[in-house]
Amino acid sequence: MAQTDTVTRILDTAEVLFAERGFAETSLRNITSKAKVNLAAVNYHFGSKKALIQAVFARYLDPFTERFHTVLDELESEYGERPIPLEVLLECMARTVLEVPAERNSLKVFMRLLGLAYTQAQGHLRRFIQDHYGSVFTRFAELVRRATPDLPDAERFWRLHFMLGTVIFTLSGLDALRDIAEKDYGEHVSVRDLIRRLRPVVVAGMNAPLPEPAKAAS
Amino acid sequence: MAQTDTVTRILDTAEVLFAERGFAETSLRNITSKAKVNLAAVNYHFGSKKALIQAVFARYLDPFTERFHTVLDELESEYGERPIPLEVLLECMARTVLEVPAERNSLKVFMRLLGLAYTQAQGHLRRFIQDHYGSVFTRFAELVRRATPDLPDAERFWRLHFMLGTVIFTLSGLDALRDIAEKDYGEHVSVRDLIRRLRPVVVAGMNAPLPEPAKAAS
DNA sequence: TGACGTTTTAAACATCCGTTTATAATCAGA
DNA sequence: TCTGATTATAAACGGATGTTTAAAACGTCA
Repeated sequence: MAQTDTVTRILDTAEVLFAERGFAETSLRNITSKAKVNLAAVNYHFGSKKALIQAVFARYLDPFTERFHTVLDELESEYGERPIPLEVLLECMARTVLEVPAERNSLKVFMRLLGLAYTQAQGHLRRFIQDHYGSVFTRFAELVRRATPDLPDAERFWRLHFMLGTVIFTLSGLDALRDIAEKDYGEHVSVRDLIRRLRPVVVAGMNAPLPEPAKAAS
Repeated sequence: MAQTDTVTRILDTAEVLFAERGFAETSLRNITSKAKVNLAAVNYHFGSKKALIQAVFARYLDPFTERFHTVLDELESEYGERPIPLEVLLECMARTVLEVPAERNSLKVFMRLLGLAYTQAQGHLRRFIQDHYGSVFTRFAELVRRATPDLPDAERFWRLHFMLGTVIFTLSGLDALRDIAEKDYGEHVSVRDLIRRLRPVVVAGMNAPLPEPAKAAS
């Protein structure tokens, strides 16, 4: 099965290089030479560089969304009509994020890719992710809405993205930060450590008091 | 003074294009044609594309750090030996961030650039920023340390970066998010609105309860 | 005016990019 | 073993990139 071998070798190499340098800064020749594969193989198997980028994401996001939907199903049948507490929802998401890429020790890569999807231009990527995986985010957001009934809709929208920023930014820039932390505090930090540290901060942020109204307070 | 004119026209155009598309995705020909300047002018005035990128950052960060140092001086002389409250420190930083690029209506650009500095590869940029502007961050971190004496050093280190992630991620991806928010909640959101919303979340995150210890809790 | 340092300009440079082509190798089914 | 489709490979394509060169234009001061 030389075909599958070539395809996965391309994907394995591409995801690492993309995560390290970004999409535009990683050439097909970088990928194919490191993967020991012919240059034309990418266009043969994937069609284009854009399609390769999307395939790299799909390999993470397909199992993630499937698993996340399953776990949410279980939670919903367990709680019935009662709202699922915010802590449970966050815990459940964290667990899923941890489990999916675990087999390849690539959580760091996964997070970095998510960060790139947000920050790199690549309009096609945003559209691809929105179209293929928007529904699972919508479902999660709706459950968060029920868990935080006192939060105005707009406020919750923004806080969800604040928290997304906290997590993605931290985990995607992890390598650089870890070096500093290790040097300054002599403490080795695993991704699981970081998630343990993140949880109370995220929960406190979501439950923070509402900001003072825009124009009031003379 | 045609020289100054050319230099600033290059910088003005470059910062907008960099913020929109990133560094690698913006070619010198993009910049020079939009700025109505000869292609070779960039290499003549700045030496290289890397140097141009650094010059774009220096134009924001030089006045920012100068002003921030001044404001911190004032705060320290006002509080003497007493620690400056966290809210005051954050408020002071937010005000400085808002004031510096205000004259050019370019806060959005500034934030987006900061986000790029973190997420794009560009090792030279990280080194440049670290070398030239690391000291002001160190000073701020020390003041935060005195404001949160109960926080373990490592915990505070990570929380500072969590908060940095929240702010930079949100403000740098602001355009996309603002479109969604406007469509879904019919609410126009200014950068000042967002900072108003950010403050309670950031404060609550910094003051969140400590995470449970790593291996305890049978 | 004339000479000189600075700035602008057009053109070329070498290099890299993503993609395509045409040919060779490989493999399964008859 | 021959056939036909699938996969691998080397080479080339057209175009874009950052940078350099050498000549022109400009401004300034004697």
